[in-house]
Amino acid sequence: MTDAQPRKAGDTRLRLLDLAEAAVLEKGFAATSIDELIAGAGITKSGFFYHFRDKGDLAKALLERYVAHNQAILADIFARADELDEDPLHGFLVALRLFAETMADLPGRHPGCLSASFCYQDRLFDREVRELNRAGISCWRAMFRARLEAIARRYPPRLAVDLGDLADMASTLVDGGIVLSRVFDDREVLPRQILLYRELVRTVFLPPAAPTQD
Amino acid sequence: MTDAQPRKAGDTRLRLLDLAEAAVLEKGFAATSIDELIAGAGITKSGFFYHFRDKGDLAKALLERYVAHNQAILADIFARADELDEDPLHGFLVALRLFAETMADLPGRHPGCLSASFCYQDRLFDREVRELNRAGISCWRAMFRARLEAIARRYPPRLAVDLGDLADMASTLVDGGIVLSRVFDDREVLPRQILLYRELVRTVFLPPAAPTQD
DNA sequence: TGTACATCAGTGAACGCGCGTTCACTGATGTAC
DNA sequence: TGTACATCAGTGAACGCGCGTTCACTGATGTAC
Repeated sequence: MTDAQPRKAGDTRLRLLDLAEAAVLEKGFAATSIDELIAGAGITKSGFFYHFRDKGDLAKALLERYVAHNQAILADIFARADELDEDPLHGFLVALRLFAETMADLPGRHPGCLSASFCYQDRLFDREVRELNRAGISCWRAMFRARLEAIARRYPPRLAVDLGDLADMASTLVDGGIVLSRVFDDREVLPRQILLYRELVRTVFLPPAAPTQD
Repeated sequence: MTDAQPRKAGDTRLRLLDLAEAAVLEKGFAATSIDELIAGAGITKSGFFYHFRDKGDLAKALLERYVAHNQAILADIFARADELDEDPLHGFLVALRLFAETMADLPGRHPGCLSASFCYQDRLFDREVRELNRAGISCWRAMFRARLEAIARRYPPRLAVDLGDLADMASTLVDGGIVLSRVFDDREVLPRQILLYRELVRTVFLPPAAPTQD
């Protein structure tokens, strides 16, 4: 078959998670069968149940990994931006540009956001999974909010906007932008929305830009 | 049972659609069984297949109704706003306020957006349904864009933002705002995002507000 | 260095239930003449 | 006004397939002594 290279330990479980994530984002969790995952991973059904207690356990593992990964991505972007510019506002603006570029560089259509997918199927999952999803988005919200508050301490806001709402707007634009990117099959939509958000943030904290573009 | 009142013609089909829409938004399309719908509607399985050719036909009917309904809601809000203020910018700002109020007045948690739900399960549907979803969101985009362009003709934009992106942002905020509203079980999130969008639109077209609030 | 045991990463066969779909049929209402 | 036929809105029974799950078992690798 496809396996010229030897299997490494932990490899199969990872492969199952990768296959499941892609399938869930295309068809939803209920329509993703264990059979198709094991076919893709090249093991038998019992092998699947060695790795996961039941299908709900797969859901939990999927979301745990996704949330952790997303947090790492955002933290990494903020860290890289902080290196480039230590001023909180300009660092944030750099981060948003990096973020937009990251989103623009995805191959093909956007894979989707597992949190949004789970949100629209949450009656399938137990309280633990729903709590995990909430906590994951809360974390994003908190990271943006902390940045915005640090900015506001140095640059008094010129518009009367609530910083919590402005922080939520980042998550909101990402989740909504992914939906539009997918529905229109146009990967430009999401990065453009992020850059528009960047424009909004700039306007909130900075006087109207000088005529020089960027 | 629950039926003291007599059945009207077309009643059963409507009931099936209502039950299906609610179930799909809670669990996804694949996990919504025909059995649960007919149990709710009080008919037998064959009765279901009298109304719908197959399950895919239900999906199409569901989305057709949803898209038409959503278009009507938006058109109605714009029409009401136009009555209150014929200036394009102020009419638009009034419309956004009306929209935020409509979203704030929903009972319980937000029911969800069928377009977003379908977008995350689109491999379950045929091309026709996916096209319909695309067309539905395109329509929203076009309605917002037309308004923004009418505004720009009278109020030259003070910020260099693309009006297409600004139009998309409305759809984006709604879809993303619904996700956050649902995940946090906080119906405030979506209306607050809409009002923040309103603030952004105002800033794009109007000089900084006088100190008087609103 | 050899042996005993434990753990890891699975196999293979069977399970029963729920699912979407089909088919022949029906009783009430509407329409043509 | 009566009769024949058509349409509407379903019923009831059966179908087979795919699904998630269980259970006893296995061969390879790791660890204790």
